[in-house]
Amino acid sequence: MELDRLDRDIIGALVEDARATYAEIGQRVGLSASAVKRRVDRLREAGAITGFTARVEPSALGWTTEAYVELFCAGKTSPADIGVAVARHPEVISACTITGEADALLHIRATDVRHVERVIERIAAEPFVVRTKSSIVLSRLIDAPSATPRNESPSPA
Amino acid sequence: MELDRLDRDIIGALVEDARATYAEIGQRVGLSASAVKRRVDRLREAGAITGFTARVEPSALGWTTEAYVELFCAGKTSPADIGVAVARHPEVISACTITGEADALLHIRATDVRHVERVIERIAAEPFVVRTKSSIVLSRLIDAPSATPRNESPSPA
DNA sequence: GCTGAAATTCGACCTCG
DNA sequence: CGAGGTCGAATTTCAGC
Repeated sequence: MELDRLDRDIIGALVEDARATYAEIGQRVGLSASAVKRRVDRLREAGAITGFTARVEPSALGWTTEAYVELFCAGKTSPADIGVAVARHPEVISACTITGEADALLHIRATDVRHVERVIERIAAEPFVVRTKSSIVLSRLIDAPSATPRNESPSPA
Repeated sequence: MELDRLDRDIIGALVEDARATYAEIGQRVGLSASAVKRRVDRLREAGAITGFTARVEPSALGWTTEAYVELFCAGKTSPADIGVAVARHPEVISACTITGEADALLHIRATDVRHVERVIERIAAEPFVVRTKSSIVLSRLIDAPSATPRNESPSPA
């Protein structure tokens, strides 16, 4: 699907404030409220916008500690197997397979360091996990609102 | 600030769908629309909810490649210095200082592998960066909607 | 992009413990 | 006084046109 400048601007506005009214977005991108709504509906339909979510301060909910855990897996473990297994641990908020020595990298949130330790122990107990290597987050420097580069359009230049 | 069950349920509903109406949320948590709005306003005021954002499919916008980059910095580099420097690179969507050998871990999004390479080169050129170690993401297994553990209340047990 | 009907937001006011 | 419910006006959504 092809996204033009207007689509990107609308997405940018919604990433900044998902509860903005169509009129507000329209004013910003130079379109009527109706036109904005039609485009937003189309962008959702097309899967470019997958939903809307609240940004939460994890510490306000008691999640004060985060860590990254590298997983070293047994020879023929499939990414799907890893995915299914780590999905059973709700503290894992993001997981992916990666190049390099480790097979997967997990991002976990916990209530404190002891909780982190227990989660790592539980994950290390998964049959295919050979070894783990973890790093506790000391201070967060950047946390982009979305999974998309900040205020940018793709320009590989 | 103290969050009760109702607050957590409301936050849960908003994390799932930030554009849900107050009436819909109220139905789900057992409150009138007005009561929900009052609590949401209070939660934003208190900073527990920091905003609302659209969830975007990065590939739809052309961001098809992601990578994690470990930064090894010169002896007395402060986290703040790292933060300021990496914030200049829009491809860095998340960054934090961590325990372990590396000093910081960056998550970057790019249009392709060549773009990743260029970004790493630019970051490696920062004066305080001694060395980098990067991993390209092969496949994403989990991507939680929010920075908060999935469908969970903190229960370190 | 405009228009009008339906739905939602949002403040005011009232009630309860 | 804090927290919830109800009501009505203003705003927003949304489906034609």
